[in-house]
Amino acid sequence: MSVQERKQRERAERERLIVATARELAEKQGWDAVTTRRLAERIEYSQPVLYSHFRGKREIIGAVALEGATEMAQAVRAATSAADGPRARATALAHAYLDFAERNPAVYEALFDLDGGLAFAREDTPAPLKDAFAALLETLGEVAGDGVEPGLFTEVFWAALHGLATLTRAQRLLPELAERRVELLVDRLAVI
Amino acid sequence: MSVQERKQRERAERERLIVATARELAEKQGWDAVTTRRLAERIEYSQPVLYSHFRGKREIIGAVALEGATEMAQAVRAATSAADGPRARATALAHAYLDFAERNPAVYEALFDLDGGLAFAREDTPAPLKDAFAALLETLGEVAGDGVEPGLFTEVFWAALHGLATLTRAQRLLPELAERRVELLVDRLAVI
DNA sequence: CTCGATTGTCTAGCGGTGCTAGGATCGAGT
DNA sequence: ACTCGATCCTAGCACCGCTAGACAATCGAG
Repeated sequence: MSVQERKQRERAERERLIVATARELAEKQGWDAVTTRRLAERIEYSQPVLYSHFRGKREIIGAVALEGATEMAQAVRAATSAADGPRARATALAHAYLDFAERNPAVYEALFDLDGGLAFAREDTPAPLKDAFAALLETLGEVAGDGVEPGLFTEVFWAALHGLATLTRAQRLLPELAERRVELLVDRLAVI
Repeated sequence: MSVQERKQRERAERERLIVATARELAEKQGWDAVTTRRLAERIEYSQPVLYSHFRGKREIIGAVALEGATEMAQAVRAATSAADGPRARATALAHAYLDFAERNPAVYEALFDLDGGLAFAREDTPAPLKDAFAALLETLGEVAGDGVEPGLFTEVFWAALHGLATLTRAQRLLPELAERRVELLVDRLAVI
């Protein structure tokens, strides 16, 4: 069985390579530059090999998105756990979120803008996505205010962050107001 | 000169036809279905004719976006002018914005998600875009609160609406909470 | 040890994309 | 009536996502 195991290992390794290469290429040159041909060339295999790992390009984007969701949840938890008090945690969360989006624009795009074929807000939502939302909820639930469901509040806060992230990336907001936008958002939305 | 004038008129008419057809096709079958070939076939001209009006597909998307911006500003102004009091106006604005996004998903996508090659938040921003932002500002400036610049407040409120619009369209939020999200947003962000 | 079956990978190609060069056609002005 | 510029189309380029089918390597059975 050892031979088979080795093959499986190598196969899994190659799959990681595909996802990592797609991500790297997307971050460096944008998702438009991530073509199956280029991707195949980078991993030094022929095009059809990609299709033995993924159904198609969408699924590769989806894999990058899932990876991103895990990292994002991590980033958010790390930032919030280092802050004292609900309000500081909410601020830290907002910054961590926007920082992640700014530092990993292609991953963020894969997660929320491009259709990676992922389900959201449903039972069959992949675990990493659920967990990323959970990471937001852990901190934001504290500042939802009386009589407001944490889930509802988190959706609204998240939507606001998402709006800021995408409009900022698309250069539709004034750059110099970035910090004050976050302050205002947390000030108004979070209770205490 | 009458012949030339007629030709110019016909040319302008054909340009409107291109934009209208692109928009219609995008709303019915999504932007992916808007290919230069299909578009050319619909307007009953050959492909290269498109390029005598626009530099490329991006510019056609941009034209649809500009048209959308004008309509959106109109929709927002109509809704807000029919409401009594700052708070009701803010609520009406939010609903009008989200309604527009929901009813014209392809146009909304052209405006903010797809790159139509348009400049935002700069001097060379096209007038319709500036005006659409102005339409938001007129109403939202009233509820920015003391010491908060109307422009800053509008950016934040707008970002929140944009987040809700895009995450809703992408089915990343619970549909049954839609109304309460708007209520919560206006309640918290708007000052009286 | 041999030989068929299975697995893995590649080459080649299909139908589509955005975009453009170059030739045909048409009509306005002399 | 003829020229010549404007207008439009055919044909084609390079690229896209994706796949069929050939080929080689590897495995298991006799």
